[in-house]
Amino acid sequence: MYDCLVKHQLATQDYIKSIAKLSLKEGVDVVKLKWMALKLNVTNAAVSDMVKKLVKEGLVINHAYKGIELTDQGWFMGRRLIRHHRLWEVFLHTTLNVPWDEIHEEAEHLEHAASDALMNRIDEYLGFPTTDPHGNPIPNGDGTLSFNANEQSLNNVSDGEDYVVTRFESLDATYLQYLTHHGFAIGVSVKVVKRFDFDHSVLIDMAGGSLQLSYQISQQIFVVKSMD
Amino acid sequence: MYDCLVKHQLATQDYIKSIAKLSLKEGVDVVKLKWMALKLNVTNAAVSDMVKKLVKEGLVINHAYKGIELTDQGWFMGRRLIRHHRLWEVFLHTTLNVPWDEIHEEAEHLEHAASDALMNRIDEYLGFPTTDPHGNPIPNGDGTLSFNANEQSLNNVSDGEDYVVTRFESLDATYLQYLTHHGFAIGVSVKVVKRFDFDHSVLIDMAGGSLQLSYQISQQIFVVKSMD
DNA sequence: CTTTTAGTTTTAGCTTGCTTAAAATTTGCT
DNA sequence: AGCAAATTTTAAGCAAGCTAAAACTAAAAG
Repeated sequence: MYDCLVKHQLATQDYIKSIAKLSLKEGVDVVKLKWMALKLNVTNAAVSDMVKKLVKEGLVINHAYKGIELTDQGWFMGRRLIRHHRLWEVFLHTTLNVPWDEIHEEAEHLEHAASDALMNRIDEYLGFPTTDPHGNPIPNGDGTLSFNANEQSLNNVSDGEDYVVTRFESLDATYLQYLTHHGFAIGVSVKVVKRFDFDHSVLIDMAGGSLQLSYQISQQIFVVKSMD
Repeated sequence: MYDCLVKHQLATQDYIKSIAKLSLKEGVDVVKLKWMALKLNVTNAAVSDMVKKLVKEGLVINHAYKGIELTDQGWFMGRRLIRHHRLWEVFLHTTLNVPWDEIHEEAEHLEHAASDALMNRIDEYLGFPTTDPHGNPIPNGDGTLSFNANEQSLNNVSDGEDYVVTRFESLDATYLQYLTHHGFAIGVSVKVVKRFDFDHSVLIDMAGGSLQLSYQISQQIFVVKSMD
């Protein structure tokens, strides 16, 4: 019934999605195998091994010792999985009221299980949302993905100016709970009042009061200039 | 990330669910390995092999050469999967309007991907349905499963009396399309007007006209005496 | 009570995706 | 340029779940 196909496909899909996400996140085409190993929690050797198979299937290009890159076909598969994942997140959050910090984990499994036809139905049911509950853009059914070019990481913006939160990049449940607890959400206004060079942390001001964010956290919060 | 656990669990789950379904369908405790092999589309050897592992995990009892039986723990897992499957079917059908004949296939994949917590949310969202769109009962969250003791297969009922359709047992998409096309659905009134001994087919009467059903089909349609 | 037939189990071997260990290559630093 | 550290690749091997084929068991039929 599944001939190791399920497993195989699952592994393939997870690898492709990881390459796509790392590529988008780091803003580069070529992804280091080490990043993959860390992200998927396997050894470098396992990644190197799998890369051979992905190359054989025409999904990635291997620049020996330099890193890997998705082919057009690989990108198509990657965006499809990201689309499935983010649509499930919207659905779980808006329709079933699953808490913000639990949806990622649940969607991680559902993304592999649903057909394209079903995802299109869910897309329609949800009214064709453009972003997921973390603010990440949702690829279209045809495989296109648009970005907000004006977005900046919170640790890169100018001090003293007003910004609006647009996106939280892949933060785990613990961080999301922490941020929610302190009043953070998509659309909230924030301002950097002080930055500390020794650890690159920032002190920010928002409706709920002020808050100190580590470099790691502020880096994953994206904002645009306030229109006020 | 998944250590071959995903594959393992998927296989385990499919085997357990199949044993549970065959056991319920045939009304016996002990299931022949051959049935499993046919259902899962693998060789007898593969089933025999897997049975060893399931025994080791305490999920089944192997009556050597006679067949296998689920332990209490095995039954619990089996009913859980049946619950997931049927809840997804209701959801797909009532909320997303996925056609009757497509929901089984889609649910087959989703049932493995969702957590118990999510299924409970979906159960609540759907208003705690008691049967799926094919009329099959949905096990409770605590693992109990109730039957309609008055149900009879359409090829066992008395000629000339009025009955109401309550359940379609695991019919594939083609049959479901066929039946829908001829006006069959849960709650429809039917009457057996004639039965043919040579092939055990039956001629039935219903609102939309009369229809000849083969033994194989009539056997999978369940009804109760009409209350009119 | 033996033979036939149907179903079960064992054996040997395959593929996938993983591991560890060691070898090869690149990169960064002086 | 040259060496050390980091990364990538290869090699050998393991577990899961499958197949094919051979060996076995049970039960029905003569």
